[in-house]
Formats: sequence, structure tokens, C-alpha cells
Amino acid sequence: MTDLNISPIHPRQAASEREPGVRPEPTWDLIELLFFAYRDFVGDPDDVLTKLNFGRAHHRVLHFVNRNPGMKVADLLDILKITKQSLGRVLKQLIDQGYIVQKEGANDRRQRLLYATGKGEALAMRLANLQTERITRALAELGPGTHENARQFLIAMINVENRNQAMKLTARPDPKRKTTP
Amino acid sequence: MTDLNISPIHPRQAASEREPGVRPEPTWDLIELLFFAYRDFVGDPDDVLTKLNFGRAHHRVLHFVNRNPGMKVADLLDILKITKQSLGRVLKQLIDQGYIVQKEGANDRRQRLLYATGKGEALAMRLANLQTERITRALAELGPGTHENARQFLIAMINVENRNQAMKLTARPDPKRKTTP
DNA sequence: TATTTAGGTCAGTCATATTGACATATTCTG
DNA sequence: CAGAATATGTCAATATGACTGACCTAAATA
Repeated sequence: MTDLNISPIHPRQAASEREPGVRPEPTWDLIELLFFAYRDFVGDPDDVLTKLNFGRAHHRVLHFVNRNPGMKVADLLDILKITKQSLGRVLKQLIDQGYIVQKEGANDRRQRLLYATGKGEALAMRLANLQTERITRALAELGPGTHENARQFLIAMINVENRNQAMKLTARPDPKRKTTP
Repeated sequence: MTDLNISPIHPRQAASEREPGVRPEPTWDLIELLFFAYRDFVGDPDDVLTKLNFGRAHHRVLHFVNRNPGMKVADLLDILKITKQSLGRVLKQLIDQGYIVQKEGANDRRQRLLYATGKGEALAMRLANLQTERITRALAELGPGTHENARQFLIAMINVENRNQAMKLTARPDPKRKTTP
């Protein structure tokens, strides 16, 4: 019932053989594995979020706010690459329900700096722990150096123009670690 | 304008240090890199699909039908893990616009076996080539063995109960390659 | 014959995203 | 200081992709 029985019928020549020497064979395995892996990767948090009447969008917002305390709304939009109208509803719900607070910028009073509350941090950590469990299990199944290999592969998959941002964000181990006592 | 300037404020102790010895630090880097990498990975096809008034759902359906000619509707639902109502509209549009055809099953005439048309295969290959370009570029930036490392990491990230299916689907290089002349 | 299976469809709902227009407060600049 | 630019919020309309639940037909099967 779970297993499939798909038999390829009507075999034809691959496109690269019909149009001689134009294209290499697509990397079907990685294309499909990325789909399956990402789906399961976000599936764990989804289950928790559903019970709270939240969705993936709430997760992303809470995650980056928790990781970057005091970030501006504009920064969040630039990371998520969505419009402020899309962010609006989701952010409002997180604020109304006490997961995130806004504070007026000290220098620029137009800014609404975003912070996760204790409640928000707790949820963010709960979701991050779920995803970490999956990653840790995956890395443990494989040899040493896998974390670094995966990291480099994922970075290389990012658009060149987005890499600096991604590296800056992910290079910091944890803003909540004792940097300033 | 593109770059962010986020300074972490209010550093606190990490959760693993407050609740002594409970949790390891979350793997922030891979969690976030998976988000960025997957977003850019699906972004290339999205741009093409938008011009055709299609979305990601159409891509997934067309992709798996093209890769598995003659598959049953039930197989597709099991791969995509969506309901038949969700599949319905998307599949109907692909059929109406001549990207996919259905043929009655030879043995079981209840079945509607799915095949990509020439037009469908052309679009599927165009999208796969975009994603392959990104993957090939990424792998070329890194050392040898990266393809295999990435493959194993992604497989290990998949739910155990979904792995067999994923491995079976992705193990086959290309159903259109000359297996039976 | 009765039940199960494969597939389709109607109706309603929800979450996430979009564009476009506009409003408010604040900062910056000539 | 006046006017422009910036940061943010909001209203309205729309599209996409997913869901549940109910119901239907045709064909296979027990």
C-alpha cells in the first residue's frame, strides 16, 4: 500500500541524445531528494505549529527574530523576500499573542525593532530542536565531515547575490551566547 | 541597501546552559541554509512557471509524471502527499493545456495512467535543466565526491518511512534512456 | 450480487502570497 | 525650515495551493 510499482513505459532517447551534445543529463537524484528532504524537514515544525493555529510563515518570522534580536522590519523583509503586506498579518498575530514585541528604535524612532519574548523564544527553540534532531540524526548516520560538506553544498546552492547575507546570518553561532555579560 | 546591519542585543545564556545538559545547541547554520538554498533552488523554475500561469504545484506534478511515464493517479498522490482534491485542479489544467495525457489502464480499465506529452516533456526538461545548472555549478565549486555526499545527506534527512520510496524513484537514472529498444 | 477500488467532482474554508494605493510619523537635505 | 525621503502600517482585491467532507461513476473482485 505504501510501496509503488511504477514501470517506465515508452522509453525514448534522452534529450541530450536527440539534440546532440547540447545538455548533460539532469541531476534527477538531487533534484528529487531536495524535494523530499525539505518536505520532511519542515514537516516536524508544521505539526507543532498547526496546533497553535500558526503556519510556516509564522515559523520563519519567529525564527529570524529570535536569532536576530532587535532586527528592523525592513531587515526581516529582506531576509524573507516577501512584501510587507504579506508579513503584516503574520507578524501582527505573533505580536498579539505575545511571541514577539516591538520597541521603538533608540536612534531612529521610526523603526520598530523586533524581539522574541520568553514565550516566543521557547517556541522558536522547540521548533529548532525538532529540526536539529533530524539534522543530528542524519549527520550521525554518515561519516565525519558531513556537517561541513552539507554546509558548503547548501551555500553553493544559494544565489550569488544572496550568499553574503546568508553567510553573515548563519556564521553567528547564537546571539544569545554570552558575548557581553 | 542590500546588506543588513543587525547587531545582537540583550545576550542571554543559551537554553542548553540555563537548563543544564538538556539540549545541544541547535544547528542554526544548516537550518537556515536549507531555507535559503531551497528558496533559490525553486526560484528558477518559479520564474518560468509564472509566465505560463502555472505554479510550483504544476511543476511537481509535471516533473514526476515526466519521470515516471504511465504512473497511476494514486502513485502521484502518494509521492506528493497531497489530497486528490488538491491534485485535481492542477492536473486538470496540465491536461487541458496539453502537457499531460491520460490513458486507460490496459489491465485495469479504472486506472488513468499519466504521460507527459512532447510539450510536457519539453517544459519538464526546461525546468530540470535550470535546476541542474544550479546544482552543477554548486558541485563544480566544491571538491570531488560532493555529489555523493550531498545525496547521502539528503537521503538521511528524509523520514525513514519515506526513504524507500525516495530511493526507488531517484535511483532510476532516466526512464527515457534506451532500456528497451 | 455486494463490496471494494480508482478516480473524479462539488462546495466551503484556510493560509500565504501578490499588487496597488494610501496614511503617518520621523529623519534627512538643500 | 520646507520638502523629500524613509520606516512602517493598513485597506482592498486577487491568486494559489492546500484542506475537509460529501457524493458519484465505472470497473474489479470476493
